[in-house]
Amino acid sequence: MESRRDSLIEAAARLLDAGGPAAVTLRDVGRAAGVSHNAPYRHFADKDALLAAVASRELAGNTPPEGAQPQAKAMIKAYVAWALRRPERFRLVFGRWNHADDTLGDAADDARSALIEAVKRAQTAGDLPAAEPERLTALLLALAHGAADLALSGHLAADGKGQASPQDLVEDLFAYLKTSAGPPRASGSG
Amino acid sequence: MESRRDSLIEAAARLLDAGGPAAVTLRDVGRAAGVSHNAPYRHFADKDALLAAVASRELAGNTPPEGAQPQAKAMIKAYVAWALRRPERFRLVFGRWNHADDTLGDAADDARSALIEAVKRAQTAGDLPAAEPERLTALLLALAHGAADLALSGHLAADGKGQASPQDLVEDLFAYLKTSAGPPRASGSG
DNA sequence: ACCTGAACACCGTTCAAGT
DNA sequence: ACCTGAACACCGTTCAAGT
Repeated sequence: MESRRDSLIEAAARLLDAGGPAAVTLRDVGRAAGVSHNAPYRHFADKDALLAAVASRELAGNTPPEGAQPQAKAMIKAYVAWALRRPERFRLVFGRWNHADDTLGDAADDARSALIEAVKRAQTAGDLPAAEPERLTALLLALAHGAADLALSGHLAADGKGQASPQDLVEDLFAYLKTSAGPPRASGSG
Repeated sequence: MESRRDSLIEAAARLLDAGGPAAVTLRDVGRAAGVSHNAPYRHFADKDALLAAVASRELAGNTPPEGAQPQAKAMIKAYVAWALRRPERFRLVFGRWNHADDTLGDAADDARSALIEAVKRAQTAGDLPAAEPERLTALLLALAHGAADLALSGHLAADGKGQASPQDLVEDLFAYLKTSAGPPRASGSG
């Protein structure tokens, strides 16, 4: 059963997808949910808290179910596919957050933990080098995030022939890593 | 000599740095430049055009001078350092742009071209694998961009010990690439 | 406990008018 | 050619009041 709170979140997400953050006004959110423009204040402290709830729901929806053991590469590619498919939600999740919303932080931690476990399995299988799992995960995530974000803003490559897609770059990185001798011990960690 | 147009751009950049995009109001821009709140309309079509001018100036300021031959790794690290030092300008440059401003696109092309040339030199020197330069450049840029953006939003790694900095990840990638046998020919390009 | 309508301060933009 | 002050529509937020 969908609570009023849920329907407000859903209305905000739809408006976000359709017209970007500028289109998410409390007046339109209220209208879409069949309430007045300030009814949302009974469920969220302010507009930012409503958007944080949209972001949390999105992150949680993308975290694999407990017990699942997806491949690291498949997870990274799913991350990129999500960013390209839902650009406004992707940008919202990684946007500016004043109230450090715990729900959002926890959802992000869960997603990252699942990815780290998948990276460890890939290392055991010999598909990824035997580096620190957290740090190698950060490398993979950074490439996927950057490729997706640059593609969305049109800055990944010049217009024209033979552009590499974000998914191509993910493939490239995994290929490079598989045949690499690994990072030097000398590099710092802070 | 600073034109009024320049002083409006400068005022907008300062307000952006100090308080994020929400702090860049035409009223405050005008006040900082000593004019009324709608004087900017004599120099820019609208607020978006003013912000585009701020972004263009920022991109142009980061492009190495004609004839310089900086190292690819140094350019990538400078890119990351810029993002961490001027987060609001970094986010502005890669944000949403409705009017496809030609000035902005051209500045971005110049910056990318300089990086591609540096990547070619590194390939010749044997520091980077002999892949397609444009595609390898996209890989490096995507990692740098993603590492910086995730660090800024606090999503690069969980809080706690031994976090890798964005600069560490750049070092890691260059190290992996140097010892790699290169990407397989089989991977697609679109 | 949840909702509404009026009101407030603020913002981007337009416009008539000035030099 | 450039600037100003008033005005308009819009938005987030608050508040008194209702059930």
